[in-house]
Amino acid sequence: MERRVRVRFAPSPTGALHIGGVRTALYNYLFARQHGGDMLLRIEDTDSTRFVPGAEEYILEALDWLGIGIDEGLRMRDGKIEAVGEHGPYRQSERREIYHQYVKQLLDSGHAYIAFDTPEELEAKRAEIPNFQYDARTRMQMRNSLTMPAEEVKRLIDNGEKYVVRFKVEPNEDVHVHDLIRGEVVINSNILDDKVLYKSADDLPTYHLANIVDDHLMEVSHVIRGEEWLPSAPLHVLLYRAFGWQDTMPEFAHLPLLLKPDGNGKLSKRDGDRLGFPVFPLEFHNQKDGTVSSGYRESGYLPEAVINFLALLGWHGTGDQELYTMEELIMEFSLDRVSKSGAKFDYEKGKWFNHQYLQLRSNEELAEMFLPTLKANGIENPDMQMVATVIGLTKDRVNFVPELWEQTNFFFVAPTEYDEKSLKKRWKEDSPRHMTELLELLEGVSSWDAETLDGLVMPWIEAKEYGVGIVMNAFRICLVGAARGPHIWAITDVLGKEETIKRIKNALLAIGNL
RNA sequence: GGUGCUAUCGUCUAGUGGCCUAGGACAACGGCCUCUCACGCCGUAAACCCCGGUUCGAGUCCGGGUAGCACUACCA
Repeated sequence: MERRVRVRFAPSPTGALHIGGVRTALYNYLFARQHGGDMLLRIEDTDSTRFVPGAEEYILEALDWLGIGIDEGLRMRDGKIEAVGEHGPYRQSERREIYHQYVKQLLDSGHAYIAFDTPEELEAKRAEIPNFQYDARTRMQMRNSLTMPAEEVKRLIDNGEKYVVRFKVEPNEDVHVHDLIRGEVVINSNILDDKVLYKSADDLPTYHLANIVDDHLMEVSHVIRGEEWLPSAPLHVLLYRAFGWQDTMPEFAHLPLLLKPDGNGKLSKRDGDRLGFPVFPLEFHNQKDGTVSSGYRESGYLPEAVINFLALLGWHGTGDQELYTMEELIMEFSLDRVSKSGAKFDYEKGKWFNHQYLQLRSNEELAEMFLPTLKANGIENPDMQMVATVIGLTKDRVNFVPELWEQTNFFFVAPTEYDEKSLKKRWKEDSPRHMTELLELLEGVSSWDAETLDGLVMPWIEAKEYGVGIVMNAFRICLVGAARGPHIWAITDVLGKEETIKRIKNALLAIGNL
């Protein structure tokens, strides 16, 4: 019988969700949807010291923005967090009682033991012995339930002495991990240490224990996570075995890492700051350390562009196709087409994706998104019809919505300065005279549309033998303030007769004598 | 140091023994279009980490190097 596909994304609320984490969530989501399975979200908050307020909300909001839907566990709905499903609670900090039971099971079956060594003692040990590892070779020299009488152990616990529960790794065994992306990985148990599974100090398990117990209880069929987990996968296999759950152990797939664009190493928040691009989906205000991190959303990225970009960082379809909708990704995605090697984060390509998706949005939609930028530049309550029109004229030359301002500002504000380079190249000795004549011509026109104007101005230029380029470029400088922008009749169309004439007069006053 | 993973243009990648004179995309460069700047279109340059082996034939399989990365916590 085929097992129902159930995958999970299990972030820690220790800060903003890293873009690599977003990709992991995406691949999980695609895999679940493709197989008609469930996508779960669980919060792994077993490290109380690293908890950052707001991080959980941030993670859920980011996934919601990107359209990565959650079927079970925690999710964001209309700005509110909700929990759905029968396997809750979905925050590990709320599952203490559950873990107690499983810690006891391991203790009773002899797969785990209690250790009293303090962090300070362990630190001293590591300083004293190079490459010290708490394992089969050293555990009998330490302060634990293996080396102390049972009454002594009980007395210490009753006294409130802090302790941890460690997993007892049997030495010298080749542990096989089957990875859906990398194939068979074999690691000898000798290099594994007796991992801490539970700490009495905060009455919480560590990742390794909580992860295995929850994945089992939540009936997770596939664990798709970052490559940094590959070295501890054998430990997890051993844990499943110790619990007697090897028959329902999930399949593993370890994803390649996202690397920094220059040099080597994992992509970090610092790289984003250094190179000037976001590494987080949404802007994040860290309440713990007061830092603010920029986000893709606030930088003008469209969620579908981020999804497409991320999907292709480590995965590639069978053909040359690069533009995929979420639906297409769900159809095409497969773990055996995921790369094995890390992918350098190519921000430039991300821009290109955004450009592609920006062109697909309607002018009206983009106009709404452009409003904040307009407001920031002092344009309040603009004519939305006009905004949509100028966006239609210029959107093919930008990658991001905010960049629209540089392309359209002259539609909203008449030029007060004239670009020096443009003047040097396009404003000729005869230009003031040409513009004066053009002014007269335009003032007399009765119908103000592109066809009429073109039919009037072009023959005039030809008759006078002024040269189309000479006149039109000077005209453009009057209207725009520089030698750039859309077709000139498109500009006059938006500006209207009155404004066009006003701008020519202004230009004549400002640069007529150059 | 130990263990593991990985290795094709600057970058993301296609490639599963002959279709490879190594394909596509981003970026770069050149041209076309044109009243300008862009967009777009066309084109140019650009790679199989090294050494062996297997084979009639290797980017593709095997071995060994080398390099990069990850892990090596009472973090996840």
